Amino acid sequence: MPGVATNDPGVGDEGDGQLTLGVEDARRAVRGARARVRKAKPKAQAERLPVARVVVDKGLVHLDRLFDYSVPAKLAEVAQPGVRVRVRFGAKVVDGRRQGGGLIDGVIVERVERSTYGGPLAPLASVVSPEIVLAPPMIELARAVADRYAGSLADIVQLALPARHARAEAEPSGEPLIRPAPPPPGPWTRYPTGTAHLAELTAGDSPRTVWTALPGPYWPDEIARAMAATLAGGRGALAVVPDAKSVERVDAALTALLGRGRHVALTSGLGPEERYRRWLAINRGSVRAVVGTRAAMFAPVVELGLALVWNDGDDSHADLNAPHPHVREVLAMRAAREHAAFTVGGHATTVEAAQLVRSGWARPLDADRAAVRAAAPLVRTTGSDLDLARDEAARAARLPSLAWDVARKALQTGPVLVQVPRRGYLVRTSCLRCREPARCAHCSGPLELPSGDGVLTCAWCTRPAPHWRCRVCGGERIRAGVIGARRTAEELGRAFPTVPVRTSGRDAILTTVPDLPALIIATPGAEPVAPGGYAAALLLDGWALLTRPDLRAGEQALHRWLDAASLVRPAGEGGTLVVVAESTLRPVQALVRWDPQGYALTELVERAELNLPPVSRMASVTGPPAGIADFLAVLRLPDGADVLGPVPVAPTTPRTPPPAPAKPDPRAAETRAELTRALFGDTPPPTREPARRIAPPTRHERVLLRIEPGRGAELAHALKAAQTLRLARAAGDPVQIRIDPPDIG
DNA sequence: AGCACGCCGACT
DNA sequence: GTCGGCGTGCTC
Repeated sequence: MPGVATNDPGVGDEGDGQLTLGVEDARRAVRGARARVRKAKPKAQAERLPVARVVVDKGLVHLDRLFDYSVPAKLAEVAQPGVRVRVRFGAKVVDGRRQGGGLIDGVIVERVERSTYGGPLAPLASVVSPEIVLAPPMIELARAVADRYAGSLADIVQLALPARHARAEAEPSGEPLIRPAPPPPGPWTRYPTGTAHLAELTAGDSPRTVWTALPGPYWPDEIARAMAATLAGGRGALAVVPDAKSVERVDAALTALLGRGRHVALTSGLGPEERYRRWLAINRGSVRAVVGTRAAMFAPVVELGLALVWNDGDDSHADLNAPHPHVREVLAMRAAREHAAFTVGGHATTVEAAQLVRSGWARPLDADRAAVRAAAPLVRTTGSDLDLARDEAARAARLPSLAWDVARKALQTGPVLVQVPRRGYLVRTSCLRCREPARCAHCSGPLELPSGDGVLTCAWCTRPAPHWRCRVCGGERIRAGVIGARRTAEELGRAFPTVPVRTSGRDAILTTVPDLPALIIATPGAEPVAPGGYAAALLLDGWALLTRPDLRAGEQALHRWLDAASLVRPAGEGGTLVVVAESTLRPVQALVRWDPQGYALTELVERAELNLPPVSRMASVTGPPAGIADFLAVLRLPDGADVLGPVPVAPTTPRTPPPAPAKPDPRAAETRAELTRALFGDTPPPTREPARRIAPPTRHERVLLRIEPGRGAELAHALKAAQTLRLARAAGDPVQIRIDPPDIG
């Protein structure tokens, strides 16, 4: 619609002739339009396309239907597809008149000539603003993502749209900037096809690549250059990275390359106003380059030319909210729909990325072996055998002698990174003699060593176990398996008393550390960058990462090691990496050979043989046994799909933690006590348990569904149909559907 | 999910 | 006779 482009705030009648309104005028116009509509009980419908199909963001979102509303003549022009509206929803018709029904938010998906709904249509209550926040291509994407993940359109719309902020919307977003000159290839010259790839992006081609980044600190710059090359060709670019720290680094690289104002960063840390301001600048085409975390995957970059995801194996790329769309999948869908280039990059290669190459959908973008060797540190492996540690201090710090030697030497030339498992201070325990895991005598839960004095405590029932004895061999001495960051820091500090020790973890993340001798203890993902590279890194979490009973344990261990290893100086400059893990394990060998692609490919072949994802498509359904049984009875599974299970699982943690049991109001208790005394004297009445509203911890079951490659859509569709059917009649225990479950054993 | 209609027990 | 329990079904 011509009058309602970008930031023109005109609302309602084009006939007003008020096309250049001030903010206040616009507000008044909106209020006026609303008031008129409400009062006039609009008999006057829009002449053209009088029906608006609306996705409402409340109510029966599970049913995933659009609702038709009549478009009042006053809103005929402004009620375009993609604008936010307010509608009455949930009203009852009592002898021909609507009653009740609250105003809820929605977005117009399309305007049509007539409704397929039999009943009378309610009118749109108002158009919130003329801003087109969800243009038809975005709606189509949302629809496709919802289908892919067996979710509803409303779910995706909610993920894709930031909260509106009126003040931010009233501001102009600035003129689209002149396209920059193509950037020099910089570090991309280290890749045989790097320069050519940038040229393709600038030329308007849309290559799809799986980029295995060389070790070293250059990847933010490489991402920025790929984005700049795309901008130089007149198209927009979007990069999604796992965390705010990475956003900062790419942001800085973009600023160095493009200056300020041509790009924008989207992170969850922004306030609502600033978030919406930046989002609008993108939506209005004022900014064409975007770097952000997960939620930015839906950023409405105008004329998208490149969609890039960095480190697609990182957990944070799977959305926390149902239906849990994954950045890699969404960006791949966007790239295909919007004819944009697509890059999945990282130091590691995921099995999913390897499959994109193997299927021919994408091509590799890597360096040759010589370049890898020139950039990677020397990788050495060692067992965790402490008995071999000659040095008393090393033994105390639980450092294998190799790690000790390497660290001591490296500390003469620079900082040393120590990667430890997450989970702060807790220590898993086992029998020192026979390695049987130490378990609670009461409930068989795992015993842990909390901070400080270290009294063994059960992780499940919290009972202390001061006099533990091994059930198998009768041993009485405990072996601490995984040591958290804080404790490691303490112990290393004692082992290297002259060197400063700093930690970086979940709660306090360091971004950079100076190029000075220091021990930097960090958990995976929280490793600070040393500008000149670490002199050495010790990866102490080998078995913690590898013993997880997860299909992806090996892949994730390799991913974390490679990320840490990429911060170390090249071998030629003395950079050394020590990984404490069994050297025959495949991920360890892949690290030593620096061969993430080979590892991913081997893994992919194996998954294909075992009919495992991502070659086969899987979904899980979780819930109480009765719900699962009922769901399966209702489910019309496509031919050839497998049903695995159901098997019991730990109850799924609700998305929002259940509210703490309401504290009884002391006054109410007092009154009740008084009443009780009055009625029964001093003898308390027989306590009758009030009807328990809180269900006892129900046992949950999970069933896995599997279907052959290429038929994932059928499976998702069938699951959604069953879910919809059950929800529509509100029958039985609810179950949760998850496409591509992340944690299959 | 709300919210209203509906058809059976304890109160004025 | 009415008030109200929450079982069932709809929401443009």
